[in-house]
Amino acid sequence: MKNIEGKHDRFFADVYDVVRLIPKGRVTSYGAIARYLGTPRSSRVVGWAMNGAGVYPDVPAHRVVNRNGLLSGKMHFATPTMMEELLKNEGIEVKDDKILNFKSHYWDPNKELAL
DNA sequence: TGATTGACTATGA
DNA sequence: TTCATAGCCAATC
Repeated sequence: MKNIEGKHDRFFADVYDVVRLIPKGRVTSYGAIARYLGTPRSSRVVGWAMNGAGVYPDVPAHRVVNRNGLLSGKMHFATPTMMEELLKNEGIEVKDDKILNFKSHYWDPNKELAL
C-alpha cells in the first residue's frame, strides 16, 4: 500500500477529497469526479479508488454511483445493503438498487464547485 | 513484461 | 428501450 499523501497517489487523494465534499443527501457519479479532476476517461479508476476508500474516514463512498444512479458498488461495502441504507438515511429514495429521482439528487462537482 | 480485471461511459444495433 | 461492444486508466497476477 502506497502512501496516500505521496505525489504518485495524488489522483486517489483528490478523489477522496471530492467525495468528502459531496453534501449530505446528494450523490454524484464516477465520471463526474473523474472529469472534475481533469481525467474524464478515468472513471473506472475512480471506482478503483473507492475500492480503497473504505479504510479512510469521512469518505462517503455510498454517495458515488454510476451515471444511471445504480448502486453498482453496493456489494463492496461491509454488507450489500449498507449502501442503500445509508442513502435512505440521508433522505434518498432507493428502489431496486437504483436511486429514485436521481437527477434531482445529482451533485455535479463541475457545477457546484464551478472551478 | 504482458495479460487480466474492474464500484465506468459512450456509442451503435 | 434494451443489449452488446469498444475505449480507457490504474492496479493486480
